Order: sequence, then C-alpha cells, then structure tokens
Amino acid sequence: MVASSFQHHLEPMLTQPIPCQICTYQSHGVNFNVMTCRACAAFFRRSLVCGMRYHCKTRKNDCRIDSTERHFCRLCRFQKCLQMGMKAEKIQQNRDPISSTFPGTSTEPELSEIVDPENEKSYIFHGTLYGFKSLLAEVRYIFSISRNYSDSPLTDLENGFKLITRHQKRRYIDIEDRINFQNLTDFRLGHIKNCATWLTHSSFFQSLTETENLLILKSTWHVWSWLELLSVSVEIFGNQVCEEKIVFLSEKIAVDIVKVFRYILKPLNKQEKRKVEKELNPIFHILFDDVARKLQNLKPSSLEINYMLWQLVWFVAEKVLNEDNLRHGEQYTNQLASDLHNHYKNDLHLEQYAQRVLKMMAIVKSLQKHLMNIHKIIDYADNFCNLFAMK
Amino acid sequence: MVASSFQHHLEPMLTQPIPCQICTYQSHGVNFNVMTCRACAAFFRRSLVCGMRYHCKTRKNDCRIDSTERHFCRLCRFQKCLQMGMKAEKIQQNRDPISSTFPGTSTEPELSEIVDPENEKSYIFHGTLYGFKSLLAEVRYIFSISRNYSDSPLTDLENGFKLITRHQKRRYIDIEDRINFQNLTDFRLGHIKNCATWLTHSSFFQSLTETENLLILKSTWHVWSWLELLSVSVEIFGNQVCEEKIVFLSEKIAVDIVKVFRYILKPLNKQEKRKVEKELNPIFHILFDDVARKLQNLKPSSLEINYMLWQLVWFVAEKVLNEDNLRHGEQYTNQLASDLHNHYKNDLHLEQYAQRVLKMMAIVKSLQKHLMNIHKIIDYADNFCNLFAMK
DNA sequence: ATTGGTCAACGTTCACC
DNA sequence: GGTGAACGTTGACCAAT
Ligand SMILES: [Zn+2]
Ligand SMILES: [Zn+2]
Ligand SMILES: [Zn+2]
Ligand SMILES: [Zn+2]
Repeated sequence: MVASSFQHHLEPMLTQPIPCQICTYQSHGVNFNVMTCRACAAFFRRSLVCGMRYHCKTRKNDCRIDSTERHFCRLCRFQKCLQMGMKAEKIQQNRDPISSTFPGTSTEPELSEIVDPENEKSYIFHGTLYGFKSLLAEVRYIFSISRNYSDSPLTDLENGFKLITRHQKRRYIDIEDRINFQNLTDFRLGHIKNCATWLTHSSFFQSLTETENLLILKSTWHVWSWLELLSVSVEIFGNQVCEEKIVFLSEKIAVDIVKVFRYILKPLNKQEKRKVEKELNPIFHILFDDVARKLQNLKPSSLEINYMLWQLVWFVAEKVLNEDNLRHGEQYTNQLASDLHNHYKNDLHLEQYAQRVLKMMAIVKSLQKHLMNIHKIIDYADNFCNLFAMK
Repeated sequence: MVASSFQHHLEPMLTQPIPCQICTYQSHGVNFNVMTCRACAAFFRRSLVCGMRYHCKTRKNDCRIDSTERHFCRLCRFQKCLQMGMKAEKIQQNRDPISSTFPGTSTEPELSEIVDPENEKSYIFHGTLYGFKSLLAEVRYIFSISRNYSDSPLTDLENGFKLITRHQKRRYIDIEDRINFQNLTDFRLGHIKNCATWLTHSSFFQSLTETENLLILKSTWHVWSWLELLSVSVEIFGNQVCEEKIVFLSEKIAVDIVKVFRYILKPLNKQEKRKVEKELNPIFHILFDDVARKLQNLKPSSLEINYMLWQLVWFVAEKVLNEDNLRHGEQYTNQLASDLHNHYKNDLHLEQYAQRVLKMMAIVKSLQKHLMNIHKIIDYADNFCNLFAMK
C-alpha cells in the first residue's frame, strides 16, 4: 500500500496504469485505502455491509487472485483485500438512497393549486407566451386617450414625461443585484407602455394612422427607454451611473446592471457566455461610458431631455413615413427646435446655447449609432425566450 | 470476517467546542447564517443550486440528524438546515466577472431591414412577449364557432379530431433533428388552438361559460396535446416512437425529440443542463416508455382515442365545476361511455371489450399521474422564457 | 471569515450471467 | 443471488472575495 501511493506520486511519466493490488486488473484510484479496481472495491464493500461469510474453495487459504481468476475463491479474494490494507472503517453506512430524490410526494403541488383560478401562481399559462392579456389591447387603449395640445409642443411632451417620470429621492432607493425573471418582463412591458404614453403627447404622432403609430413604437421604444432611464438615473445617482453602472429599471427599482447580467448569464456555458458578452460589452460601453457620461456632463433640463427623446423617435420615423406625413413631421420637429430656442432665451436666459445643442446631438448620435446593435441583441434574446417552450 | 465497527472519516476533531447546529459534529464557523460544519454547508448549498427535491426516508419528516446519522435522510437534513435559520439568500450566484473581451467587429444590419414593415424577420417585437397578436382573441374566436351536435357525442368529438388530425403517409415525412426556436413557439400555439377546436365539439363544453371554458383549456391543453400527438405518431411510426422517440410536433414536422433537446440544451452549462435533464427524464419515460408503448400495444381506434382525450379533460374539469355543471358533465361523460359500448358492439362486433377499456384507463391514468410533474416543468421553463428579456 | 468550484472517493442502481 | 459498469453524492481542499 505504501509502495503504491509512493509510485503514484513519483511516476508522472507512467503511461501504464497502476494495476489493482488485489486482482492485477487496471485500477481506478484509491479505494478503502488501497489502489484497486472498482470491482474489487465493490466486492470488499459488499462483503462487509452484507456480512458475507466465505469458505476457501481449495481449503488451503492460498488461492491465486488475478484478473482471470478473480472469482475463483471469495475467501481468498477477501483475505487479500485485508492483507493489502483495505480498511473497513472507510465504509459508510445508511446513505439516503438516490431514488428518494425524484419524483415523490412531499413537494408536489396539489392539483387544486394548479387549477384554482384564484391562485396567482397558477402553474399553467404563467409564462408570457400564454398570458391571456394582450399588449396590443393595452397599447391601443393608450393611443386612444385624447390629449390637449398647447401651442408649445415641447411643453406637451414634457407633460407626458412628467406623467411617467420617477420622483424618488436618493435615500429611499434600494439597489438590487438580482431581480427575478417575472420582474424583468414586467419592466419591459412598462417601458413600452411608457413610451406609448409619451408619444401620445405629440400632436403629430396622434395625427398618424394606428399602423404608423405601432410601427414607430415598435422601432423606437427600446432606445427611447434607455435614454429615459439613463437621464433619470444620472439625475439621481450622479457619478454612480457611469462608474458603477447603477441604473433604474422601473419607478422603484434600481440595479447594478453588471451584477444583474452576471446572474442572468449564469446558466450558460462558457462558449455561449463569451458570445453574449461580446455583443453586450459594446452596448454597455455606449450606454455607460459614453451616453451616461455625456448626460452627467450636460445635466440636461427636462425640456432638453424631451427634445432628445423626440430626435431619437424622428430618426426612425422619417424613414418609414410617406411624403405627406414626412412634411408634417418636419414642421413639427422644427417647431420643437423653436420651442427649445425660446426655452434657452426666456427660461435660462442663455444666448450662447450652440454648445449645449451640440452636446445633445452627440448623445442622440451615440444612441442612434448603436440602435442596430441593440436590436441584434434583442433578436438573440428572443431565441432564448422560446428556448424551453416545448416542455 | 464480519465487519464490526464503522467509523466516519471526517476531519479530525480539533480544539473548538461549538458543535454544528445541524449534525452536532465539530463546526467550522458561520455558514449561511448558522454555525455548521463544512459538510452541512456544502449540502445546503448543493441542495439549492442543483434544485434537489428530497423525500423523507421514513415518511414522518422527523428523522434525527446527528454526526453518525447525517446521511440517513436528506429531506430531514435539509429541513433542519432551514429550521436552524440557514438562508438561501446568502448563496452567491456568480463569481466569474464578465470577461472584458474586446468588442467584436460585428456586421451591423441595415436600418431599412429593421424598420421595414414588410420584413417578416423584423427585429423588434419578434419575440412572443411583444407579438401583437392576441392568443386570447384567437381562442375566443374558436370558442364562438357554432357546431352541430348529433345524438352521438363521441362521433361529434371524432369529427373535431378529424379536423385537426394529420393525414400524412409514412414515406413523405422528414424527421428533423433540430428545429428553430420560433417553430417551437408556433407549435405550442397550434396545440392550444387544436385543443380549443376539439373542445368545441363537445356539446357539454359549449354549454359552459367562457370563464369555465378558458379554465379547462388552460389546465388540459398540455397533457391533451401529448396524447393526441403520441397516438397519431404511434399510428404512423409504430415502434419507432417508443424506441427512437420519434414524434410529431405538428402536422408536417416529426422530430427525434432526444436530439432536439440535446441541441436545445447545448448553450447551457453542465450544472444547469443536469438540472433540466433531471426534470425531463421522468417525463420522457412516462410519455415514451409507458404511454407510447401502451398505445402501440392497444392500437386504439379513432373513437377510443377521443374517449381517452375526454377522460383527460374530465379529470381536471370535474375539480373546477360547480355542482350543477358537474351533474351535466357526468351525464355527458356517461353518454360517451354508452357511445363507446355501441361502437364495440356494432362496429367492431366485440362483446368482450373489458380488457380494451382497462388498457385505455391505464393510459389515461399514466398521463394523469404525471400531470403535476409536467406543470412543474412548465413553471421552470417559464423562468427561462423570460431569462433574456432585459437585453 | 465565508463562500464557490473541484474531484477523488465514496454509495446506489440495474442489466446481466 | 452475486457481479461490476455506470452513474449519483459527499466533503476535504483550495482559490476567490
Ligand atoms: Zn481488482
Ligand atoms: Zn481460497
Ligand atoms: Zn454538520
Ligand atoms: Zn426523514
């Protein structure tokens, strides 16, 4: 026994496996203190656990044990085990059987729990796919709400923004490292509805057809939400946004987004994880190192934020509208610029605002430039949303 | 030659006198909020991370846990962990930092591709969550279609079955090893709609309120679909269903479901993969080794399949209906049995059909028994459906 | 001082003779 | 009823935080 473990440590070049000390067959590591094969280990264990009593076949107690004659005499095989130093103390007792793991009765949900219509955690149709609520219906309802439009379209947009903006003070907010899956979905639905609500405060948007409205909402809500979330986050968390990547995901929840994604990517394998991170990193870079930093530097007013949000929407909208609507849209966009001019002149008493406008356009451009990357990620994510759908 | 004393080979007892609060062995500091040994800490962590489900060995839930009987019952060991105050929140989920790999020079899709309303693969709202189509609306439409009911309810059901059944011949069918994610979702939506369509061919079902209809559909479509798919698959593929796990997923697509899942689980890491497979295997066992084999043996007629399908529905429905509807439902179910009797007597000229009925009930029972397990899986799967929703 | 990851070394199961 | 290949579980050890 000493010799065998000695050899094991001294012979790293050894290509031939160390033989079983009992039967000379290829061994499988140390078992019960001796290098043995699995068969001899199992034999030794059974002999003791079952309290077997053996008799020598030849009555001489010296039968040869090797790989071809392993079964010839049990007594001599067991005695060789003891002689080679196998130890009964190493045998454990009374383990819980594997079969008690699954399935069983103690943790199963009751059928009544499953079919109870009042049960919120009802096991079926719990996922988004089979949720009977229709997002379309909710969005249509939002679009149908009539708004009053003043002669200052930018102020109208700001009113919409106020409807959906968060008003927390810094000290009341918890920063989460993990959020559960259902919450993530709810946040996204909230973002879409917020974007829809804000858009209805544009008189131009309301003048379009429902088809056009939906198309614009579909194409812009994602990037719109990021600018909205980042601007509010920077206002409240300041430097922490770009430095620690702390950001709001909803009215009441702020997260450390790096930790959240680390948690989300956990179940993936290494290869897949790297693939996703490769897509994710440039987006994080743009959102936090670029956009958030510029917002932190600019400290935009509420009207400026709304102006930027519209620029984001218009960048996409102008590519899908017909000529007639395009003209109206340009008029509307120009009027927003005029409102902004008045804001600088009358509210802020700024004559030299060119630099602020340039900074705003830089922010919009950063987000626009990576609109495409964001959509690619969404596309990939959708694949995963349906990953387990067959079960 | 009989083993007399068993000793545990734990770390040698040292100086500290404070025992593990779980197993009374020498503790190793505070682990997950409780003074425990390292073994109990590892056990607690594994139980949660791997999603283990235990069952009491003695079924009394009060097994003693100490250093000599630590392994005796895993349920009671785990319960004692919880009782002593060990906290799941303390388990960290990831330590590997997001690798700061260089952003890949990814090819960006054209904007026109993204906002083109005609583009089927439109990048936004492509997933199920943001699909603007409402499943509820489609199901309601199906429920609203009026049917003519004959004096043989079982024949009515069979007519519904014919509407949705596949009619391929063996030689025209491709067996796929992989299917894309969007298809999986479409299949599931198809299954729900098929089940809804079939249910409307029951005069009793049509007499219920919409709320009751939806509840029954929600609770039964999944297990209903599996019986429907399996019975059609067995009819066409015969032995291949239980032996190679070849099964239809839709009218035109048959898959090798083991290979499909192997492909689907590929991006997951080892631990997560094992966790999912552990949940999946007993379901595959029931569906293919048990149900499919019994179907292969029985070779049920079309009317018999419809009778079994209703039994599945009724098993759930009878638990959620009020007393009045319950009586009507029982009448309806009895009439189906009577139709089946006539089918045996007049169509098949069978007087001794007791054995066939017993076999049918065995199939229904197998599916019923594992209804709960299937729902548990769906619940787990839903978590994954929303996994990547933030991106 | 606690936690997670790893893997040798145990235990259990189950065709197979 | 014994055998042993295959697979599940445990916990000592070490790295990470
Ligand atoms: Zn051996
Ligand atoms: Zn002998
Ligand atoms: Zn312990
Ligand atoms: Zn117990």
